[in-house]
Amino acid sequence: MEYEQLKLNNQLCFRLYTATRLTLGAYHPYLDPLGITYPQYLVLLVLWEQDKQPVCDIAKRLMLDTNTVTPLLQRMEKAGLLLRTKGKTDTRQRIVSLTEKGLTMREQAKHIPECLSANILEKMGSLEELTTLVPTLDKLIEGLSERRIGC
Amino acid sequence: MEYEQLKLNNQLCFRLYTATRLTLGAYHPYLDPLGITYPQYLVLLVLWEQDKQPVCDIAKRLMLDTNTVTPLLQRMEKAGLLLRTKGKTDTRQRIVSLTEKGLTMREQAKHIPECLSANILEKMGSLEELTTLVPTLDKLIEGLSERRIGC
DNA sequence: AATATTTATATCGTGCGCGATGTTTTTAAA
DNA sequence: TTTAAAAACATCGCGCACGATATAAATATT
Repeated sequence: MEYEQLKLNNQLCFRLYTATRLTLGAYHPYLDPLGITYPQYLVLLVLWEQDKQPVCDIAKRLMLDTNTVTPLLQRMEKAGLLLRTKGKTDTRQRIVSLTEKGLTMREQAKHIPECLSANILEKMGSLEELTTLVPTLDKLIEGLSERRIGC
Repeated sequence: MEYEQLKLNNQLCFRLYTATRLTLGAYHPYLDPLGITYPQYLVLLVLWEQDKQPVCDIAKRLMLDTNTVTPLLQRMEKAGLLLRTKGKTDTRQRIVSLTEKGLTMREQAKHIPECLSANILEKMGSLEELTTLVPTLDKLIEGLSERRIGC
C-alpha cells in the first residue's frame, strides 16, 4: 500500500491530540465552578508551588512562550487571581503573585486530581495503565523540546 | 503533603498537553511548505482515505464537532483544497470533495510520516517505545469519548 | 563611555476548539 | 396530517497557541 502511512489510524500524533482534547474536556466539570480554564489551572499549579515568579519562569515551567502566557496572566489578573508587579532588581520583569482569591482557590482545587482520577478509573477500568505513559511522554517531551536557553 | 497531587509534575494531563503541542510543532516544517495546518492535514487524511463525505462523517472521524470542522472546511475550500456541495438525497448535508489540488497534495504529503518518524527517532533514540503508547491512548480515548449517537 | 547584543515582556494577527445558539430539513409521534 | 422531535450544518464569542514583530532595559563588546 503506497499511502498506508497516511491513514489516520496509523497516526500517533492524532491519538495524542485527541486524547489531550478529551482529557482537557474531563476537567471542565471541575474547573467551570472555579471560573478558570485548564491553562489557567496550570498557572495556578505553578504559583501554588512557588509564589512570586517572573513571567519567564512560569512560561518556562509550562513550556510555553510569553506571547501565550502574557495574555493568559492578563486575563487572570483581570479575574482577580493574581497581580503583575514590576520587578525591583530587573525592571524588565513582571513578578506574578497570587491574590487572596488565587491563594484560597487552592483549597477548592485540592480534590480535583483525585476526582479526575476516579472519573477516568470509572471509564477506563485501570489507572495503572495510564501511569505507564508517563516515562515515555517525558522522553518524547524531552526530545522535542528545543533546549532554548531560558530567561 | 496535603497538596502533593496539585504539583505540576504529578499531572498526566499536562504531559499529554505538552507532548501534543510539541509534536504538532514538529509537523510545521513539513506542513508549512504545503500551506496547511495540522487539523487541515487531518481532514486531508480522512478525505484521501474516502472522498466525498458529509461534514458530519469527517467530524465524527476526527472526534470533533461541526462548530470546529465547518470553519476548518470553509478555510480549506477558500484555499482551493476541497468543495462543499449540497447533498442530493439529504439537502441538509454538505458533501465535501477534494479538488485536483487537494488530491495531488497526497503525493507531496506521502513522505511526511516517515520524515517525522526519522526526526523523532533522531531526537528520542527509539521509536518502538512510542508505539507502546498507542493501545493505552486508544483505551483512554475510548473511555473519554461520550458515545454520542453519530449523525 | 558609546555601541551592540541579548533578555524580558508585550502586541498583533490567524487558526483552531468549543460552548451556546440558530436555521433548515428530515424523521417520528400524536 | 399536523405537530413535535431530532439531525445536519452554520454562526457567534471567547480563550488559547504561536509566528512575527516591537519596546525597553540589562548585559556584553569595542
